[in-house]
Amino acid sequence: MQYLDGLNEPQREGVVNTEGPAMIIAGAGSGKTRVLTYRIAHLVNAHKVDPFNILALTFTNKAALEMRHRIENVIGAEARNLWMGTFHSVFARILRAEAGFLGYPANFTIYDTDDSKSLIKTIVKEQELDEKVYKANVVLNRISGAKNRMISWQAYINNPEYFAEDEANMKPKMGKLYRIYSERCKRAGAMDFDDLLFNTNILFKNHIDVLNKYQHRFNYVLVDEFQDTNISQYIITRKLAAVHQNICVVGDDAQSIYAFRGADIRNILNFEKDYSDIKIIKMEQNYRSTQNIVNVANSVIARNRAQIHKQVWTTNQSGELISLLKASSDHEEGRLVASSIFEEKMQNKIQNSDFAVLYRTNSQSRAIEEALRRVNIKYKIVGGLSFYQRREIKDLLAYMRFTINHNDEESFKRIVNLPKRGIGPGTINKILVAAEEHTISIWEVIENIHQFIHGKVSATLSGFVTLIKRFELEVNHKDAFDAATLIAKQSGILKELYEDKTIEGLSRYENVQELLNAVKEFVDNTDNKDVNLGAFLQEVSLLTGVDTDKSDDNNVVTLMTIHMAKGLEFKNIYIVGLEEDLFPSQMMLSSRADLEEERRLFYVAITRAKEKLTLSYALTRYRFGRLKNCEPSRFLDEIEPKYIQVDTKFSFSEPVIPNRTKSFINSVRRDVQKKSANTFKKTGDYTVSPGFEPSDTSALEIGMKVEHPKFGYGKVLDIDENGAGRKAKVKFDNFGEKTLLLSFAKLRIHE
DNA sequence: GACTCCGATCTTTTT
DNA sequence: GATCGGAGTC
Repeated sequence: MQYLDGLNEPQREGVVNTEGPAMIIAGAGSGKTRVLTYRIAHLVNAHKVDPFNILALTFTNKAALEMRHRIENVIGAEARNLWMGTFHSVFARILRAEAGFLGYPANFTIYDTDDSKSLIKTIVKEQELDEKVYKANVVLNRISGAKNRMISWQAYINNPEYFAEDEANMKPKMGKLYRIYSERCKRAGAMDFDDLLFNTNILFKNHIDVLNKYQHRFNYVLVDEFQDTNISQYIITRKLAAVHQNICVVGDDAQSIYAFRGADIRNILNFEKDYSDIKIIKMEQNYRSTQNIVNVANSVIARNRAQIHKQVWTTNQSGELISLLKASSDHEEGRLVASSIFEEKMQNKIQNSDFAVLYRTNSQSRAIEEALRRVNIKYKIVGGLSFYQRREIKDLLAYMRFTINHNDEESFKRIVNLPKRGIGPGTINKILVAAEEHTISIWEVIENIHQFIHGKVSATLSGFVTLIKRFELEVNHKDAFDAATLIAKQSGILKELYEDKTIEGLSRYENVQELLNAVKEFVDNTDNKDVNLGAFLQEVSLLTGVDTDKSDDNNVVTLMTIHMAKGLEFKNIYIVGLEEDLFPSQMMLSSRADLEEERRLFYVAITRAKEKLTLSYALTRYRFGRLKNCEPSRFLDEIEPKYIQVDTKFSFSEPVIPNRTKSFINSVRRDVQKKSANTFKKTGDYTVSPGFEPSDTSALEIGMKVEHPKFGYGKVLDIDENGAGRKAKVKFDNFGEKTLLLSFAKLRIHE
C-alpha cells in the first residue's frame, strides 16, 4: 500500500478506518481530496470491495470527474464501476430506473432554473395574480425551500403556519402556486433540480423494497463537501447507509457557503449526535498556503460563532505579506490588478495559469476583463452564463427534449413557433388552458386540436405535430449525434441561423455547430454505455458553467466567483471588490442576517492562495448601471494590520486601514469625479452620424441641438448624471419636453 | 400574429 | 446592461 507513505497521522486514519461511521473534518488545504481518493482505493485494494458497491457523492461534476481520474490512477480501470457523481446526477439515474414507482415516465425531462421560472410565470399569469408580487424568483425560492426541507405541496397547504407566513408576506396564494407548479411538472413529465432529491426521498419512503435494494448495494457511502448538504440530501444518504453503517462524510464547516441553496450547516455540526460510535478525524495541517495566509484566514474565521473547533496550522514559510490595492473606481481596480499581475509575471517569472481573480458577483468580471485585455494578458472566465443557457442552444435542446418527451411544456413553448409558424401567444395560451382544464398533457391537446379549440388555428400546428412524430421515429434507431443533426436540420433552426448573416447570427450558428460537436464527442466517448439522444440530454441537463469550460489554451489567468473557486488553489490570488454591501453582500445581510456565511466565503477565497494574496477595493463602482460610492469592506478591518501591506506603487498613499475616515474617502471621491470629468469629456468636433443611431451617451451635452426621427429638432436641456448620463431631457420644437433613454433614443447631433 | 420602440425593472452565489 | 412586456403599427 505505497499510497499510505507520506500521509500524516490524521490523513492515514482517514484512509484506513473504513468501517463504521466516520466524519473527517478537513481544514482548508489539508489534503482532503487525497484522503478521499486513497480511502476509496484502499477499500478496493486492501478490502477487496467491488467498486460497484461504493457510492461517492460530490457537489460538482468537476469534483466527481477529478476524483474518478485520481482513483483510476491508483486502482486502474475498475474505477469506472464506482457509483460516483453529484447528488443530482446519481439520484437522477436512480429515479430513471425507478420512475414507474412514482408515476413518472423513465424519460422524464429535467427542468433547469429557467424552465422552472418560466413555468411559474405562466401559472401566475393564468391565475391572474400580480406578477410584481409573485415574482418568479421569489415563488421558486419558496417552493425550493419547501422541497429542500421535504415539505410536499400537500403538507404545505395543510400547515397553517406556512399560510400565516405567506399571508404576512402578502403572498397568500403561495400554497396554491406550489400545488399547481407540482402538478404541471408532473403532467409535463418533468422534474426540477429540487425534485431530483425530493422525489428520491419519496421513493425511498414509500417503496421500502426499492430502498432495500440500494441499501444493500451500497456497502460504503462517502460524501464530499458534507457542509453543503441540505436536509433532503442528508436524509437520503443516511437512509442509504442505514444497513451497513459505513458512512463517511468529509467536509469543513468553515467552508459552508451554500446556505442560500438550503445547505444546512447543522448537518455537520450535529452529525456526531446521529451516530453514537462515530469516528471523528480532524485534519488540521495546511499544506497549501504560507503562514501569513493561514494566519490571516484563521483570524478572519475566528470571528464566527457557529463552528467546530479546530486549529489550522502549517509548517510552510511565512511568505509575503497580504497586498492591498486601493482603487478610485472599478475600472481603476481592474487596471491595478492587471498591472500587478503583469509585474508579478515579469519579476517572478510566474505563469498566467498561476493567477486567479476572485469576485463576489459575476458582473464584476467586466472591468477586470477589459483591463487584462488592454495589457494583453490572456484570461478565461469560469462560470457565468453557461453555454447551455444560450438561446440558440436551449432552442435546439428543446426540440430534442420535446422529441423524447412530448409532454414537456417548457420545451413546447420554446419551439412551437420556432421557426415562425404563425402560432402566437394567443394560440399557445389556449392550448395551455385546454390542457389545464381537461387535466391532460399538451401533446394530447395538439394532437387533437380541433376537439379542444374551436375556431381558427393555424394549419401549421398539425405540421408541427407530424414533424415531432417523424423525429420520434428517427430517433429510435439513431445515435444521439445522428438524431441531433437531423433535428437541427429538419426543424429549420440551422437554416434560419445560417441565413442570419449578422455577427450575432454567425456566432449563434457556430454555437449550434459546437453543440453538435459536443453530441459527437458524447457518442464517441467509450465510457458512455448509452449513446442515444435521451442519454445525452440526461447528461447535459445537469451540466453547469464550469463543466463546459474547454478552452484549448491552458496558460491563462482564471476569473471566477468565489463560489466557483472552492476546491481549487492558485499561487497568486486576487480578491477584488472588498466593499461594504458588495462583499459582504448587502442582500445576504438584509435577507438572512447571515454575516457568518459571507465571512466563510471570504475565508474560502483567502485559503485558495498558496503564495501570495492580494486584496482590492474601489471607492466608486458601477452597479445596476449606476455609479455608486463605496466604502471598504468591514472584512478588511478583521485582518490584523501587521499582515497587510498597502501597495503604494499604484494605490492611493493615504492609510485607509485601520484609520480610515469619512473625510479621506470624500476627498478621494472629489478627485475621482474631477479626474473622470477630465478624462471622459469629449472636446472639439463631434462626429455627426449619417443616420439615426442610438445616441452615444458620452457625446451628448447640455445645450446641443439634436434631431429625433419622430419628434424632429430639439435642444438638450439636461442630462441625468446620477444615472451615469443615461437619460437626457430634450425640449423639442414641436413636441415639448421629453425625457429620453439614451441607450434607446435615436438622435442625430447638430454641431 | 409579427415587429418596433421604449419605459420599467432587476441583479448573489449554483446543482 | 440586459431583459421583459406594453403599446402601437403593419
